[in-house]
Amino acid sequence: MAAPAAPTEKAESILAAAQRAFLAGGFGAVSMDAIAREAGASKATLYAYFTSKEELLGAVVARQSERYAEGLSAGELDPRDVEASLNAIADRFLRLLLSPEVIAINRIIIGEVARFPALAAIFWRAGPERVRVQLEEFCRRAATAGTLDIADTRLAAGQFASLVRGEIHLQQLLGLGEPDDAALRAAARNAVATFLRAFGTAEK
Amino acid sequence: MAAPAAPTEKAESILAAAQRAFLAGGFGAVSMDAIAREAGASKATLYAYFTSKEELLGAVVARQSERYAEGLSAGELDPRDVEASLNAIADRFLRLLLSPEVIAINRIIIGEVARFPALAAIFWRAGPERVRVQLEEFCRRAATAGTLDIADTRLAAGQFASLVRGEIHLQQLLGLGEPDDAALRAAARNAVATFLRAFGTAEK
DNA sequence: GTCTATAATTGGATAGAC
DNA sequence: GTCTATCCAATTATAGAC
Repeated sequence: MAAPAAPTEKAESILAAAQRAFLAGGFGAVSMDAIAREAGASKATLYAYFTSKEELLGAVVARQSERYAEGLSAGELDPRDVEASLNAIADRFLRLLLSPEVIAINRIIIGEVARFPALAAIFWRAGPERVRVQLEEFCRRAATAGTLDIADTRLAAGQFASLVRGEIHLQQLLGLGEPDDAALRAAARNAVATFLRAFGTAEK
Repeated sequence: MAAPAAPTEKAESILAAAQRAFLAGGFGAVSMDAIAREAGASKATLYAYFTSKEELLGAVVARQSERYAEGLSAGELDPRDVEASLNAIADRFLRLLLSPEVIAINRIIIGEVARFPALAAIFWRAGPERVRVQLEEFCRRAATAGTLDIADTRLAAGQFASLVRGEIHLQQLLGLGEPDDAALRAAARNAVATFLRAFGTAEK
């Protein structure tokens, strides 16, 4: 069972190079020449693994989407300590949302949606949709525990996400300003405070 | 004082054609040939008015941004009838935000921000920033009238905008699903309801 | 001022040697 | 499997006639 020299090695380096290039420059502005150079391979090799530039983008989006919601679980949070739990969720969520990789992949998908509508669906299901499920699950548990007064958990989860995203997400998509860590945490806390004003209960 | 044949006429038709083409297909996918054809002019004429494709995009974005917040004034709304006023604002705002032209221009700017960072700033100031000012002004008046319990009007205005934008805005940017008019109004009312749970007062 | 025709460059994709 | 060298189509931009 001696492992054969991994044939995935070159493919991996190509994919990694494509990822760096696309995330840094977008789809249209990056040439296959540039990707090949960055990967330390020739264009011919590149085309041996991926039949077109479009397919290469698809592979990058799929992989990046997969990693999106990876580190975001709300399962272990205690619904009885709502404020602390919501703050923790908001922090993680916002940090993820504003990370350079996620912003970059968002930009590409939004910018190329006219040419590649399928990418958006892949991204949505792997990313935002999973996040919403996590949030909704937490809202349901908190509602049961009596610490949140929520009738429609799906709606509330969406509104929580929107409050956390705030203006800062769109600003980052537009490349306006650099968010420091303090601003990020402040935004998260403001979102939680307003959410609690709307849905909090006397239970503390 | 016989007026000379308006020299702006051709420029206008070129700009209009470029606008249609860019909004429909994005920046990279549209060629100068296509724009010239659509404008009923030759490429040479086109380059006589705009020195490059980039400059043409800049002109389109500037014009489109100008029209963004045009029909959105909250000045005439009565802060004493908060719910009705907020519903009216939310309706207008969401309708604007989800209009095909605004979605399209958003996509282009976001997708090309790596190449043209200046466009984003133009857009932001002419669009979202003006909207925020209108919202904040209304919040301030309602706070004075005692119909909203708001300490930080700037923050509250941003949160209102975020609630209204909701998930539906990002979904539209990603080209997922078609929002009918009923869904739009429902989204607006849900946003207002939550905002009022957070900031409403006993005053009705 | 506007057009036709063309230059000049780029970039996606491939053939063929090793 | 990988590389070098090349093809071909498309695109931006311009020169020169009318």
